Amino acid sequence: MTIKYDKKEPLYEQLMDTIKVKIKNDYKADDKLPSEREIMRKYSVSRNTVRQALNELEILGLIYRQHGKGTFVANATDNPATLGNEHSFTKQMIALGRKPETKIMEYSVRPANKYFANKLNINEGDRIIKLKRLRSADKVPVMIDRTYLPFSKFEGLSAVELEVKHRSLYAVFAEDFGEEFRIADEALSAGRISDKDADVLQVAQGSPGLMLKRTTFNQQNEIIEFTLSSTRSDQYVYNIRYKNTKI
Amino acid sequence: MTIKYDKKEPLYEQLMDTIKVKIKNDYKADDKLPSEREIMRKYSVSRNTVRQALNELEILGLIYRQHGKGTFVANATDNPATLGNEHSFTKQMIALGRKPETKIMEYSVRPANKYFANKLNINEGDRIIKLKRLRSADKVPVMIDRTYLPFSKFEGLSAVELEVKHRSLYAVFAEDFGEEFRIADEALSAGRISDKDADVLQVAQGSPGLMLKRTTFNQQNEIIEFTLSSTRSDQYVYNIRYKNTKI
DNA sequence: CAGTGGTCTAGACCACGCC
DNA sequence: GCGTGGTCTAGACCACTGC
Repeated sequence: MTIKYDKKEPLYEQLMDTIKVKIKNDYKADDKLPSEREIMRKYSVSRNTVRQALNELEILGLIYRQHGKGTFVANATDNPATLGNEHSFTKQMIALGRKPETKIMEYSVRPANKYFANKLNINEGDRIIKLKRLRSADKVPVMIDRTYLPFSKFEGLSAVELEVKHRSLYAVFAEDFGEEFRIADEALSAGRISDKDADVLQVAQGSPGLMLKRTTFNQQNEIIEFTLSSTRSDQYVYNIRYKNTKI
Repeated sequence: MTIKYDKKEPLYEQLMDTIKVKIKNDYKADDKLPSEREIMRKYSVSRNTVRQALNELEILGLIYRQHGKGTFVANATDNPATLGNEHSFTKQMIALGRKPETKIMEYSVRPANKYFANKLNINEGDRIIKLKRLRSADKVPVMIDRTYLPFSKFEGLSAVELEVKHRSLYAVFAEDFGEEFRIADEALSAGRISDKDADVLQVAQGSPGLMLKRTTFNQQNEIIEFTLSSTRSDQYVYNIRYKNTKI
């Protein structure tokens, strides 16, 4: 693994990726990384570049530093990854060095029953799109998402396109339908994974899971998405970073 | 407002504070800040120092940058969340029309074992304060918090004071010890409530619960708090609102 | 084209932890 | 004392935006 100045990717990003791989394969929690000066010599980059890479890894929660002592591998299961703002499963898994996959299990259009009509603030009987997706990391099933969309806003959305292209749902909303989200409200709780989902997620029946409900609003404050999510608690941790913006 | 190299505070922090004040008093959302090179000349510091200050402000969500255009003031009200979640339990319960209560079950000072020394980024054997609290709503037990603090930073914290006065932990940190939080990282997962906690929370053994880990950093990026929280999933839902600061 | 932020270098000194 | 991460400088070139 070498760092090349081929202009395609910044040096510090290449360095980040290199170190990520090492963290995943060669190191375990609390192992000491080479010092900044060693890394600098090893890859023939300046110390600032090394520090830029390490800063990013620190923000991602993959390493921690101790003044006068060194840089160490963080315990991945304790404090993984990034800020939740993206609510992006994909990004978080990549940050953790795992390979994410999303498989569409169901795609259908149907009339809304009372519950979903209420959730999407439309009339009972109006058409909705249901999208059921299984998310995995390194081939391990992690999460089942059931997403409900008002058909009127996303007519023409095709399952194929979602499957083929590597874009987040939010990217599709914005790029293909001009629906940019303004607010997303999420509610997290713990529960028992349903028997049906437990089979798909390959866990014992009755296992605890992280349950999430999300309602997303567009710029006009209309509801554009309602999602129910069921997650294996041993495979996924939901991270949030609060910042004190007080000046 | 000048930047001095008097060794007390790093230049980039002084610069950060200076810019913060300007953002608060002189600028409004989406105003353009002076360019990095202008700031550099104005305060007689290097561009790297300017960028270090701006990077921090960007992480805090106070500014945003656009390549080729400039640096701008972010919309403060759009920012992720601010307030210490100490409030969230109390506030949320009040909002739901329930009467919240907090009872201190344990208050002790002890040497840190390896796990907590790591979590607080202190040395094994350094003293830590352990605070165990039960939170209830309308006399129904809801949540058990176990909070670990570095004794060196909170020497003199008394359980009595916490019990008597109605202040959040964060208020005590700030008002009595001058420790203002800058970032709080929370990790949420689902799990089974321990048998011991199940008795206190009055649920069946093996019941699922919402588990939370929180690490709080002060303005100097030192860890001031580590908390483990175990919550009855039938009594509490964790709500988050994401706002799109789209630029 | 000029001006902006993004990346990078090769040095330097300081503050901290440990022996 | 020595090695560590933390801060800082004075340059340089690149990539993007807008005129």
